[in-house]
Amino acid sequence: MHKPETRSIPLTLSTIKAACSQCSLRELCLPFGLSEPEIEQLDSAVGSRRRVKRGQHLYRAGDGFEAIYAVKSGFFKTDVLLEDGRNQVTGFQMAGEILGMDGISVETHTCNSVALEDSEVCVIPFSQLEQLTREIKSLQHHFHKVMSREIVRDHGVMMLLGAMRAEERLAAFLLNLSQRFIARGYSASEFHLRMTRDEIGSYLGLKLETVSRAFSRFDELGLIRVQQKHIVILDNPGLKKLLNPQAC
Amino acid sequence: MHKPETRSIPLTLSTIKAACSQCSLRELCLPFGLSEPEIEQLDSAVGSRRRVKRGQHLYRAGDGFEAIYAVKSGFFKTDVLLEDGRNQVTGFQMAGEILGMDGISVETHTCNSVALEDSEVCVIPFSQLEQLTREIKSLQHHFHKVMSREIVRDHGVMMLLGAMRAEERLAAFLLNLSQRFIARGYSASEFHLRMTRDEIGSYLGLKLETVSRAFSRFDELGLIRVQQKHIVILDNPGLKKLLNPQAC
DNA sequence: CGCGCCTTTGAAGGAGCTCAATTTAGGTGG
DNA sequence: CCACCTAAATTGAGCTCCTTCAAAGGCGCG
Repeated sequence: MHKPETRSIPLTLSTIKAACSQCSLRELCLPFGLSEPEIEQLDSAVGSRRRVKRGQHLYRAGDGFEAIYAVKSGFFKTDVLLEDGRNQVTGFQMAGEILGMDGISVETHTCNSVALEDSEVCVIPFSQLEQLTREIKSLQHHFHKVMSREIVRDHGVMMLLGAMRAEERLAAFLLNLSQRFIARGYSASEFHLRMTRDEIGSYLGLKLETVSRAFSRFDELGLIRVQQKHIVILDNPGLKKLLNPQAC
Repeated sequence: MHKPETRSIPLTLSTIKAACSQCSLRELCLPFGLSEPEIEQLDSAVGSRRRVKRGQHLYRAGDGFEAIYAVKSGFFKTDVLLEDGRNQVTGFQMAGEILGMDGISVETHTCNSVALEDSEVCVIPFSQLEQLTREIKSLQHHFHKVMSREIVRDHGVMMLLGAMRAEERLAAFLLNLSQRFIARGYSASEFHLRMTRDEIGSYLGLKLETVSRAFSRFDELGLIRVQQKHIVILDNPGLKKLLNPQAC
């Protein structure tokens, strides 16, 4: 359908060694809660890895569904397009997170997944994963949790989009990013945004100018320091108060 | 936590006979694609049924998660609440649809499920379902499809909320309802709304007055006929054109 | 039959959008 | 290494769509 934008890395001893059992992300990813021998079983199902360069697609809406992906390194966005060109970013994914579950329902991907920086993913052929989850109860349960977590996350985005004002949405977005960076051992208070104002705006249901103005306002209020894509969170409780004025 | 608002129906011969194998909704619901003997296995997992009266909760955010539910008859909404009282309706569920998958991720429900009319659900204890999906490959695959479909549906709602104007949202909502009624053998063009303008508004990220005005506008344009909760769709292609002006 | 809830409709206000100009950063090639 | 070039970000001004506030009408339930 499209010429391959990524290349597979053959399974050599060194890449096998770097699969789930040796992966620093395993507690964030699919192997969570598995025993050592179970993780080794999972290793065998994780077929290969794939590098995706910045700007390239991991998959596109309409592509046949064969595998889900675990982000090994890098950063992705997923989006859906309307016929008239409007698009909606449905999520941003970072290391340890799972991509591609939208494709299971009709065996075709329904959204696009694009790398926002040079990235690497673990390819998990879905039929093999289903086989394995029939054998390993804890893996089955954890996989169900991962899918359910995606549903719960989506409900949170609906709340953002349906019930919050612009500055609340941006505050929630920043706090969410911060939380996820903490879980990965990065600084909670200082990070580099991988996405543009336009992409943030699409995700939050706002125009890029509105996002930019909200950033500037937070800067003026002393809640954060903004320099283009570089963000420093100065007043975490202040951001939370913005979200929920009377509590805190 | 809360006093039980619903009562279980004991498993008698007659209720067993009315389980999946005899259910008219089976092709819309969990048994989809299963063979007769497999459906009978599923029957045994579906523990009981529960009646939920209009206005009562099937479950609440914070309740422990034990089962998912298949809507046997009636109509539900799910919503999430913010601390300050704002709420977001995350979906409306009708016969054959599955409720409760939000609870899998943290073993606690994260949203509320409320009956919008007197309803009945099949209670499917989740541990038993997981057991069964380890044994029946086709059931496992279909259950994964059901969860994935929920994710895809959520992406559609994000598109609504993030990228569409008020009238486009309402048109998409009506067309979606119409499609789902068709699948259930009801009229595609004439139906009774089970939810209030306020609930539609919450779902679509609009105020109830805006929903009401959009309904009146569609009526003036001859696209639909509205009388309170009674809706007749007069011009289905016209509604589609509203959604996607240049196509159609 | 009456009360409360839901819906409809109007008028005014505001949050976020559109359009436009300027600044800044990052990548490229001389 | 610097000048150039393009994409991204910032900021302003006016406008629009949706909200808010308000009042009246209709339906259904007890």
